[in-house]
Amino acid sequence: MARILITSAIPYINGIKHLGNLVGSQLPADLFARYHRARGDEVMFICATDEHGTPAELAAAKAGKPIAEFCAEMHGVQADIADQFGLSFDHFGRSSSPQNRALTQHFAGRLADAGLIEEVNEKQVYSNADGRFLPDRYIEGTCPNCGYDKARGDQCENCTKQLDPTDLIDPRSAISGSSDLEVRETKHLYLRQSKLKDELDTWINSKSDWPILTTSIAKKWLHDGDGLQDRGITRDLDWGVPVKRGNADWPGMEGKVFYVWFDAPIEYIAATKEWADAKGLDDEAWQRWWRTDKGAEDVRYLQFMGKDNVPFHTLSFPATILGSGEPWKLVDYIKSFNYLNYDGGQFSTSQGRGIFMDQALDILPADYWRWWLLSHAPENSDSEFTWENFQTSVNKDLADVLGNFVSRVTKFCRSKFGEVVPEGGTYGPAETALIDTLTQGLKTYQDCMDRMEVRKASTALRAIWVAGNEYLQAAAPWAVFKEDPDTAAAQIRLSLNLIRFYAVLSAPFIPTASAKMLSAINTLDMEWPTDVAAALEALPAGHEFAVPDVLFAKISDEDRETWQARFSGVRD
RNA sequence: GGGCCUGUAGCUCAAUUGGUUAGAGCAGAGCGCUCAUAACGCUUUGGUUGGGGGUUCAAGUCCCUCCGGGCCUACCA
Repeated sequence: MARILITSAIPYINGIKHLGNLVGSQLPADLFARYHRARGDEVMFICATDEHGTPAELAAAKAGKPIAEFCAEMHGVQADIADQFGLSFDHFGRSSSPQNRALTQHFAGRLADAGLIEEVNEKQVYSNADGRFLPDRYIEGTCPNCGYDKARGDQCENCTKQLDPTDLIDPRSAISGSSDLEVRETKHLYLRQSKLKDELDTWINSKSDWPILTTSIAKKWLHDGDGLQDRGITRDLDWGVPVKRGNADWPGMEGKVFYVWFDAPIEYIAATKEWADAKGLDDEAWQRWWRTDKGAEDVRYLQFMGKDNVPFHTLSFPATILGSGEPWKLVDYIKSFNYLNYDGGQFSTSQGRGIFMDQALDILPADYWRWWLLSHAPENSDSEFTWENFQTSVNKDLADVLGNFVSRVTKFCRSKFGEVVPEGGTYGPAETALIDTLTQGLKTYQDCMDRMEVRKASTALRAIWVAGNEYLQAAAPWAVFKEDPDTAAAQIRLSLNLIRFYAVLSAPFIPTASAKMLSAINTLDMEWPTDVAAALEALPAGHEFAVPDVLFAKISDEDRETWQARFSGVRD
């Protein structure tokens, strides 16, 4: 039994996530967590909310709430929606947890002891009206290059020129609009990633099986220009992990917090401790997942994230771990995703464009979304959501191919034999051929999943569903029944067993529908098949079942048009 | 500007890493079936693989060049 540690990039706290966020991290992570559990592996699936940083403070201010209260509420909202989407986290933590505070401070202390922290005096723009330092992109002004009057302090969106905030003409706060800005000196800690460059380079180069998207981004950062740059890991903010060197105060750093990107990945570890603490377990329980000196040597660690997260997971976080000099578990495989676009443009949290997780669930059950998103996951390039494509895929794949199969088998059985697995008859060449087809199909499906090819896995799964319809059409029990009811009984007995087989294999993609199928055929047997012939005898003659309701209702043209119109604008 | 990804049937994507006649799903056409959510099955139309050049016995795949789309570029996260 393998041990699999899975982390999803942790969603930011400032609002409900859209489907693009979901498909890039939490949903594929859940797919593999469910798959590995089904295969009998021991799985630890960790996610959390990412709660620190300037946008969180601003979102709380906008909501008129204290930041701690805002985060607690939003964490609850996100946890609830994740649950409704069937995201099967073993723990959904918070980066603001005491566990993460302690661990982040611990890592900083270790890095400082190793000579990997540098104190740097630098100049930052301070807004008197806002009472805070402003990150570069929160400063607006006129671009000195092209004259665009809404250029940001990091870059002009109009002419794409990279800028320094002090380059801007008539600079003002993007938060309040105030031009009462001044440049102040402030001291910050830098992580000396450059000293670990060669070690990171060797490590990345050893990962020849990672997605190109992952390694190419890492290599770019490692080798671009002067190579990997040192990175500031503290900020002048109120809300965050206070800067400490282990348990000790850090002279000169009073009132400052660690940068959100320093503490966020550490939360993967801290959230596992949160899990152990919540269950009343001791440190050994979480350390066996994370400490290679305490049992994590045989753990396979998989990370899931959108491409914007890749530099932090391939370089900064590994630098933190390697630099600590302690035997923490490094990631074994990073599955990264491109972006999902919405109907000709980008999903946008800040602009409220696209479909958000709560809205999606208002319209349709989670499985509809899970299936479409996973079968169209942006693995090789950015992909696009359109309502027409969504309607077609869901109606054909889920309603017609899978749902209708369950329906035709159970209803035919009820009308001819009653709601019970019929007895009699024997299997012939058609049944043997089907078992061969399914055996091959199962192997293909597992191979895709083991290689973490999400789209191909969905195609392979669909092919397995199709095989059932092909068999039924060829066997034609409705015709056979008239002359040879025993043979028809054997055909339907096999077909009813196929429903269980499909439920088991499909559960990672569509867990709710899978549970309904199992419930209808009245079994708790979810054992992953190793021998297809044996798996298709799990339900014996005489086993009672109940014809289920329609598994997947079709999306009508009217529905589609209504939703298309409803989601054409921006979220209020 | 630099880097990376991408361009294959009307649409969404494959192609065992250079190897037979480029394949699936959807959409279209025809036939079959009547158990089923007007569902299912079979057959079939559809391609100068973005353009051009090169390497090779052999190129969708490698090289050069041009064109289109996208992403990243280190203080948003």
